[in-house]
Amino acid sequence: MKKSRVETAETRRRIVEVATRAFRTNGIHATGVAEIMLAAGMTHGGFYRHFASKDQLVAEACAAGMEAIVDSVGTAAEGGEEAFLKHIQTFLSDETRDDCLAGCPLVAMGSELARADMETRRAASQGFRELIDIIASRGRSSDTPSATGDAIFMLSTIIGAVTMSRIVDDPELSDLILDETRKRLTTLCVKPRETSLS
Amino acid sequence: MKKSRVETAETRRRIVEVATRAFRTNGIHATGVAEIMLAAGMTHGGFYRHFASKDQLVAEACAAGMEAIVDSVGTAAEGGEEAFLKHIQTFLSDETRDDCLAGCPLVAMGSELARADMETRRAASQGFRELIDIIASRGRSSDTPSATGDAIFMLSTIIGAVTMSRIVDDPELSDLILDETRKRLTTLCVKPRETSLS
DNA sequence: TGTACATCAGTGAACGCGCGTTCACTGATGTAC
DNA sequence: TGTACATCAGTGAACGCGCGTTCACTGATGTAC
Repeated sequence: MKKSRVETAETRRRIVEVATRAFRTNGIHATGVAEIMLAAGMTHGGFYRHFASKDQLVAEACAAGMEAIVDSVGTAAEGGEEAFLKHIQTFLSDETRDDCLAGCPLVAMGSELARADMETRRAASQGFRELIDIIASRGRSSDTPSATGDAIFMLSTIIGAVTMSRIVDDPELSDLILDETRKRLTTLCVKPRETSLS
Repeated sequence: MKKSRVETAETRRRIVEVATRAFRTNGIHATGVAEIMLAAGMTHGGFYRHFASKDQLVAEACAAGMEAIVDSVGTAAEGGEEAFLKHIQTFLSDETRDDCLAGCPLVAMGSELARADMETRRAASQGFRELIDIIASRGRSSDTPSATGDAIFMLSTIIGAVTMSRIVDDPELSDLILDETRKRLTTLCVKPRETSLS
């Protein structure tokens, strides 16, 4: 049952896509190769025609997940400061919190990524670096020396806040975490520009 | 080989202590019951004399880990604002980042905690709530209405920053994450007080 | 206080199960002539 | 363009392994008299 080159490429792409969602939803350790292959519409045996190991798939899925979020943030940033701020606020919404498919691999698999192999961490780092660059150099001329630091601070805060909002068992506290973070991040984004003009 | 009540209690305590460290170091899923019992100096069979399931141990280990960090932050906060700030900065240091035994369960097992059972999430939430209270009501009279929000913001940022500093493969970027976060958090802590006085 | 006995902490073998990975096999695809 | 054959994507059984959990057994501890 050999498949054509096009079909083979499509299958591989589908496995990575399914894996990206599965790892993000259930975590890396808790998701099995067979489970992913089943969700991709195949049996587990064929997996190793496409990947050398589960770790390789983890790395590619992480890269794919980061690419998706980098693209979405990049597009938002191109739409100007207002669109960017809106996007950030969406990310800190209860919808994003409750949708385990949504959001960033850095949030969904954070503590597992810290222990992942080098290829996976490299993929996560690369995506993180791209996010920093997009945020630091957004708008036209905001490439101040502290822009990178601001971007890192902003990203760290979002990642920590969404992670905590997902851990906390009390829905009220969970909402509060998102609300307060949204509020303060917005202030931080808007204030410096006003200050630098005055 | 029945043990005395004192010995039994001591054994149980030791299992939780070992587990707290093991889960924090290697993650929840990646740490086995047998591994923990071996590290506690026993064989795995005796585990179920003390706990109904691995999940129960996870919850207790999470509670113990949170209690430890709550105590350390509480003590620092009692020492005044300077001691508190120093403690926060220690937490955002490269030593803490590189020491997988150090630090907070919320950082070390963040994404796994979000998917943990209710007892475990309850323990994590309880600890988080206590941290918020300590930070919000530190010093004498800083119980402003926004103090809780400030505390949440601060904690989210720290958790996100340390998590990211552990994921990132480039040591320079990892240091930068900690440095920039430390700098901005300190400013946030000091500034409002000066402002409110002026 | 001393004795007889029930309790139960810890041992180590075993349970079923799912994991990541391998492999002989299949048949359609791609290639060489 | 047609034919013969090598390739290889996907199947499904099997590999060894470690997981969480159970259990018969042990012997020291705690208890009842």
